[in-house]
Amino acid sequence: MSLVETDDVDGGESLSLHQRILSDIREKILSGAWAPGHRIPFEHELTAQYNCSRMTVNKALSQLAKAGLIERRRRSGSFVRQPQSQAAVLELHDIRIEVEALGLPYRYERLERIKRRSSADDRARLGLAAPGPVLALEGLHFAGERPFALEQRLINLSAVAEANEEEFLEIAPGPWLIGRVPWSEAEHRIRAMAADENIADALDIEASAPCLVVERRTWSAERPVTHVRFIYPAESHTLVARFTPSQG
Amino acid sequence: MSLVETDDVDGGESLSLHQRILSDIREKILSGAWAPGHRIPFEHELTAQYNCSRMTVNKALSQLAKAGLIERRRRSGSFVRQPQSQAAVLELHDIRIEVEALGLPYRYERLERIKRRSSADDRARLGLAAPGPVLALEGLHFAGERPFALEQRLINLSAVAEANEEEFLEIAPGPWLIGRVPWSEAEHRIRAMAADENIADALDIEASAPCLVVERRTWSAERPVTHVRFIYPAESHTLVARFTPSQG
DNA sequence: ATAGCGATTATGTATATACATATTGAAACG
DNA sequence: CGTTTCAATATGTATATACATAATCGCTAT
Repeated sequence: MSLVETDDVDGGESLSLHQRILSDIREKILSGAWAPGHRIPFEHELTAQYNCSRMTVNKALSQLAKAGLIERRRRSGSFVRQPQSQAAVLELHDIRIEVEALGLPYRYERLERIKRRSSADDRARLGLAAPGPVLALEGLHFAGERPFALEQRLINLSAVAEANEEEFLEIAPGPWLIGRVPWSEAEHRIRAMAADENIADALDIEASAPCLVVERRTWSAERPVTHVRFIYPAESHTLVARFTPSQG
Repeated sequence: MSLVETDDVDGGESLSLHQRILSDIREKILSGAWAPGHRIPFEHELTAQYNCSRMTVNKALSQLAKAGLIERRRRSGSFVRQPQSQAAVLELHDIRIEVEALGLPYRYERLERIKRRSSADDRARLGLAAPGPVLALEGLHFAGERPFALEQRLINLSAVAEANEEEFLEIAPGPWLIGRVPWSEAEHRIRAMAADENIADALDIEASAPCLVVERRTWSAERPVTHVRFIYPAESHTLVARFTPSQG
């Protein structure tokens, strides 16, 4: 059995050799030809089949292992892993981008700005241990004349002191923070919720109408930076997440 | 300027050299010390600083490039990339797992099973061009005595003929399909929705109560396999997505 | 039988080397 | 002055080699 005809005329694509090896094997796995648990040919066998050095084969297999498609065991060989937990990639764009993608004019409007010493609730939202100053912001993102999303944000002023100098009247805190604060970690929670009186009022929808809520907590170098809650009327927003098997 | 004291006593962790180079540089980027646009030392400079071969440095930089943290340009060098589009990883577990994680007994119950020639709506859901046989399933996932999620599923029988032999009375189609059909691509849509009469009835909630809807379309080798819609009462489910800068 | 030990084997990491390729900057030329 | 050409340079890929490390097989001694 041979993986490829190594004497083949080039099929047209110009992949490097280790990339071709990688995608050949990935194809075998994703197509089901090599079921989970199947032992992949040893490096020295692939070396012979592709007529290349072990380093080249190793590069391909190492990448497959890092991508989680295979598992490598010393002395035993490499094996196709059990179907991985389905992990999809969720792209979270700036709201301005989302709105402009709809061909509508975008506008941000501040509703509220309060500086205060963190309440217990604030600390819970931010994941803060000790009390300290925070900035609580509320604002509306518009798509044309219609409210598109309500934003409720907390900024940890101990981590981002400059935020205190900013009014955030017409520029949204999100874009402001990006670039100013390098963030190293983020956690998102997505759920559905009925609009309460205040939310319905701000978004100009009926009370108890369904909303999509996206909350994000952000850390920079282990320190909580911000917690934000985006509330979308159900009609106005759908999140899209894709799974594509790792390209190595 | 030196990145590390190469004569340092080992800090305790046993990283390989290229991994240490990688994480040193990643740290510089994530901490903000090297801002977007900053030119990373050339390979030959790092080679000198770490007293290692170019291949070792190259391995680290290549991985950073693949992870999207840096951009490499021939003849010019490697540069820190502009803050990437925020991409979070959404783990989508089997519902049984979700329920059992809550410490509740899990049960699946079929509500409906219809084999039919695909309607226009079916084809739209599956992304099918031509008509053909499909299996429409509806079922309930229970956590203890309470309905946890309603599942509405379409299976493309042209792609998964064996599904026609299965009744799906007590085993959910999700786990059944996994392992039987290798899937190569999936797309998820997440939104909020008000429960209509039928949904409210099935889930034992009030009509027009908010629900979280997760839809998934799955392909195997370019062919549509299944479309599924999970409908969760707002209280019962929160999706969690994490961003952690690629570990290379 | 079985516990321990050493040889074997596959992967993991690193080196020195070589040549390909894209891009830039400067020299040569019209 | 603008354009072409060419050499320099940094990255991209691949090789042959070497030794480290972990796991397994089979032999030996108890």
